Amino acid sequence: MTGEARARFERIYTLLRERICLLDYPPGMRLREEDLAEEFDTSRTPIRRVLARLEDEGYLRSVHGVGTIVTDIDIASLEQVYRLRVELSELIGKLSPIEPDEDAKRAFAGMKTRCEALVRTPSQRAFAQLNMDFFHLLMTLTENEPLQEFSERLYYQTTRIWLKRAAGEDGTEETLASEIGFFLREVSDIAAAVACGALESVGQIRRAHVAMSFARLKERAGEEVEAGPL
Amino acid sequence: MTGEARARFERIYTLLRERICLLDYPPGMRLREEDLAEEFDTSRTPIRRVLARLEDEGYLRSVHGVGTIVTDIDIASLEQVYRLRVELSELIGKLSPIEPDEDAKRAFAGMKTRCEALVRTPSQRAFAQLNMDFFHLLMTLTENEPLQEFSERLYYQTTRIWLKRAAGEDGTEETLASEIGFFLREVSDIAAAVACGALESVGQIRRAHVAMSFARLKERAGEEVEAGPL
DNA sequence: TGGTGCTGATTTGTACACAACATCGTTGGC
DNA sequence: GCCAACGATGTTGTGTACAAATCAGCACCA
Repeated sequence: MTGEARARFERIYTLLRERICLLDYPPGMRLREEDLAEEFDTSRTPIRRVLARLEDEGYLRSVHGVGTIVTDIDIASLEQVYRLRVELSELIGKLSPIEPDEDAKRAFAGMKTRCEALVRTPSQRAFAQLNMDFFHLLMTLTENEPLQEFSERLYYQTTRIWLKRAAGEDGTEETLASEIGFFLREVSDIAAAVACGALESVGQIRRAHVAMSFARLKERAGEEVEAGPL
Repeated sequence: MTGEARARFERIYTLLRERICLLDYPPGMRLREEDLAEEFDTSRTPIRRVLARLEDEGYLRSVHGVGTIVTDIDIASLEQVYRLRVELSELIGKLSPIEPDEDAKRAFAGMKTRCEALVRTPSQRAFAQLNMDFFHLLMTLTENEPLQEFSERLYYQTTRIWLKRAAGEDGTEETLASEIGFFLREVSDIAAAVACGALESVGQIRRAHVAMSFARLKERAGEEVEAGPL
């Protein structure tokens, strides 16, 4: 696969993955190859190429005669993914870190501004988008491509589940506001570390926040078990 | 994809990946979809599904009108992959380690025996196979699936290149014997650590050996640049 | 002699028809 | 009324023909 075909593949792949992460395609949703083929004005074949990759990476599961379903993750698997993600987070500052230039520093400052605006007018959707943009900005701090790739995998797998439980339909408006507050602190801390070029600190701060984020998620899940109907 | 289709997919995928890692398909080799289809008694379609995954994971590169070529890796990319691999190696003992039972301990002891036999009658092929088996045995020490998956990716990507340069046609018989010697020490050390259930030590020993292995690789590459025809 | 364009062969990428399979409603027997 | 078998419908998996792209060889000309 090369040239134009490759470009189209990447375009569709990135778009579908984003839809999954932002919960436009929530866990359990059924996709139809033919619908996607029509949307992207092609046949099923190239679509199936994309879906195959998304399935290999664990976002989807195709079942013969039924459809391709967006996966959900049980809390046990999520814990495994999170533990690894915590470890990898720290490596941003240790493996081939890129000294941030003025543009990069401005970009982090801009993130903080967006986040402050979000605190004033909370929105689940805007939060999800900001969270994702911030992640991608973080990734520009290392030039270690395998680390980038694996971090992306872990990010997309965990964040969509986290988003669903912490700030989605399951959660209240208070939990959304609370999570945005925590996120503002993370962005502020990291922006400050970037501003003085302390990339190792960036990794450590990120690591701490990812770990805390998961701890809150588990705590909330525990409450549900106690109070919930299930 | 499910049931029988899934099983066939996994079978072909695993086999082809092993061929790539063991250098049956050396870097630069061109594969033909139709040949593979014939070998596995099916059409191009399921084969393409496998090749797509191998391409996504970086082992192959399909070029329209040319063929699918086994990839090579430049020393710079290899360095990035190795750095990450060094970090992940240590995590075996830290993320959901599984306390080895008697069978597991025997398996590690058996590896040591095989390795000692290999010292007496060196063989590039047998070394490659043993190295791979040992890796898979190591992976049984953690139940963290994402860690297993990522470790596998990094292992297969680096080992085939390492094997080619350190013990393949490029290397002399002395380097092969030397590498087998180093490997015996690694296997011995790790088997000892496993025997007393010190999984954290297993990770640290492994980390050290992976790092040293890459250091030797780079040193040898440096010599080539000085002495070689290129 | 060297270079340039063409043509045929080869190989991957795409489209489409059909097979395999799962689901659900219906119908018949009891 | 209930349950089981069956068929209709919808969806993914497979096979195959064809399109698109690359490359090597060769003829042809300056």
